[in-house]
Amino acid sequence: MPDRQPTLDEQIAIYQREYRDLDPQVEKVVNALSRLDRRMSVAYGRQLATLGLSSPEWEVLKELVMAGSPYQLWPGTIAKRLGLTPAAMTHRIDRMLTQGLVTRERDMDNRVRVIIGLTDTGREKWLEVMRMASVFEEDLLQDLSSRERGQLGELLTRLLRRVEHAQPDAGGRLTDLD
Amino acid sequence: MPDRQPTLDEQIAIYQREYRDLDPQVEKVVNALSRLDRRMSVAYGRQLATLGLSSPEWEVLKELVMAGSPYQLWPGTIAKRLGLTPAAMTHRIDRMLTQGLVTRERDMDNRVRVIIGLTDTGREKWLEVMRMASVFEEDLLQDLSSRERGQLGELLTRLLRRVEHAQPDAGGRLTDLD
DNA sequence: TGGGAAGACTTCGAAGCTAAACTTCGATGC
DNA sequence: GCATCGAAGTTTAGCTTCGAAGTCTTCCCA
Repeated sequence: MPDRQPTLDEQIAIYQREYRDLDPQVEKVVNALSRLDRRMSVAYGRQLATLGLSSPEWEVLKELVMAGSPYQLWPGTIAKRLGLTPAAMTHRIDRMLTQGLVTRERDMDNRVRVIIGLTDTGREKWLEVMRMASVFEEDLLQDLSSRERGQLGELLTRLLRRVEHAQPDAGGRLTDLD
Repeated sequence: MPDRQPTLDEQIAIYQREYRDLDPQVEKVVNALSRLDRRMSVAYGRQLATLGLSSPEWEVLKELVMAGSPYQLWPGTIAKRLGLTPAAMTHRIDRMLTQGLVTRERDMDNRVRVIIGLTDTGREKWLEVMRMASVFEEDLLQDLSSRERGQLGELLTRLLRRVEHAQPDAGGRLTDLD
């Protein structure tokens, strides 16, 4: 009973014994993806913690910056993009308000709505995280040439296009686009 | 204030305006990775739910199958691989015991230890998930030729090697291997 | 043989989420 | 005009999952 985690190739070899019809090529891509994301999440989580941020807070910060100047979004919009219920969004904003990362005010054009805005503190926090993360990211990709980085980005983008543009049907299938 | 999520390229363009020193190539790879994993997690989560499984349970199931026959591991080992405390592991095992997915017994060679084993029910569950997931995975990769799938797998494996073999130092840097 | 030390469990509490009911506001129909 | 419906957000209650601290059992070694 070894304490060492099986390598990706070992994992797939075992999986194939357990499930004959498995496509090893597909499985390798998918499992490499999730393994990578797990490691990245751990690394980011550690860095965020040193800056006093949690992952949920970081997600909201990203969405607001991504919205571009003047860094404003409706709570419902953020909730939809992050896959949360409106209630969960309310709670997150509550927490971030006490830290001065965001502001919350009524939308005067439609007073049912609320506008979440990024404070200067929040924007500064985003920058700090990005600066810290870029060091890790460069380390992560250090073995790939510029040409390979481009290839990888292009291949991943094609997968992303498939999964972001084609919402699954009732059976969970990803149908053709356009 | 549009409701549509920015595309990956839009996101990176905005990030570059906010943070001049950003490497767009690196950022594209990293963000595509995390976007992809998020989508995959949602898809898997939905499928798991239809089979009455939660993600934490699925993680444990995978580790046990990955261990190979006779599908036995110590709780501490699973905890380490999943990045959990022993206490959290105890809770997970408790839940899975009531569903008949795993067994828990004392290790007679060292009676401080405990052995977690996979039941036939648990193994059958694993198979059901794999069968269901492979449909989604094939859909996800349908736009890539076999050659491209191989390239992608190889590039991801090289990233993985960097992050799995080189535990970060105190400053979080990924140093050279070997 | 008498401490450690290690491994797992128990208890308690916190974080973060969802579901459902509620409030407030705008739109629509008669 | 007035009433009703729907949309957006909040509140409340409860659930899931995890971690921290303490406990118990067992092994190991001086």
